[in-house]
Amino acid sequence: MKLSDYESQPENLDAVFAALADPTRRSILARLATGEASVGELAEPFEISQPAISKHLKVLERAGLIEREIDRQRRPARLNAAPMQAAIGWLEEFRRFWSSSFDELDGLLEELKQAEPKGAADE
Amino acid sequence: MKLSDYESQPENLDAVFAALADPTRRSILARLATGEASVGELAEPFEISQPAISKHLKVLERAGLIEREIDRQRRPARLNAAPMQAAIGWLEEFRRFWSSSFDELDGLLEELKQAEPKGAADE
DNA sequence: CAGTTTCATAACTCAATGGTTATATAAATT
DNA sequence: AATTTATATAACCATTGAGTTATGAAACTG
Repeated sequence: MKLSDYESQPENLDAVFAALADPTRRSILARLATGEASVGELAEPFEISQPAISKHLKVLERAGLIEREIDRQRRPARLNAAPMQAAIGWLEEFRRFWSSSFDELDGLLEELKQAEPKGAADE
Repeated sequence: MKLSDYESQPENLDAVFAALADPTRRSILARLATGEASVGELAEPFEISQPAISKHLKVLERAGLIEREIDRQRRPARLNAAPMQAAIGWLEEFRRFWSSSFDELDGLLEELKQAEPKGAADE
């Protein structure tokens, strides 16, 4: 799979990365990784309002990262991994694509900055 | 490293994920993975204006994903992998943390990490 | 039935994004 | 010196994002 192939679902990739770009949402996802939780349970650790949490859940849902259920008057959220796969896939592919300098990154960058003023990395 | 540890640099993680949430910027990064490029070269494949590209580069620079150089009147951009590692780290840690439901994804990642039939990279 | 719990939705504010065009700056070219 | 090239910056516009408070709708409880 090529990098450009991941762009064949750009909207989903956009939505997933955008969803991950917020610390509250990442925290919610981490919480959901331990099991499904109601809106109230998800809101509890934060100081923001319940509607704000509901909005975050909508963002996560639109990205496909969670699914909502109905349990009486509760609307618990459950994690869905599939869309995360797109993000991981893109990043892993990117890393492989740029393999030459990715692994020993820090060391190489230091070398580049000091030993080689003009960035001829791996061409 | 735990998931919560990645939240110790939330701003950077925020900026990196946000930077990756735009297809133009992902495309720019893919282009830069093949080597540094000037603003004009980066703008060429797109139909948007040059200032728009400069703005995207600023976003990428703020996220630490690129560095700018000065070569006469050109300001070529060069990839910087370090912040991307933070994003990969968070996602991989998340995957590990939620390993039980990530089995299918593990398979996909193995695929990705292994065979590369065609040497062709990307746009 | 009346009240409470759980959650969603609406309406609003404020800041940030992503785009534009127009202009400025600095180096290269003629 | 004048012009062209490469890029940045400013000013503006429309849209989105993240938050708020207020209110509504179900479902549960007494």
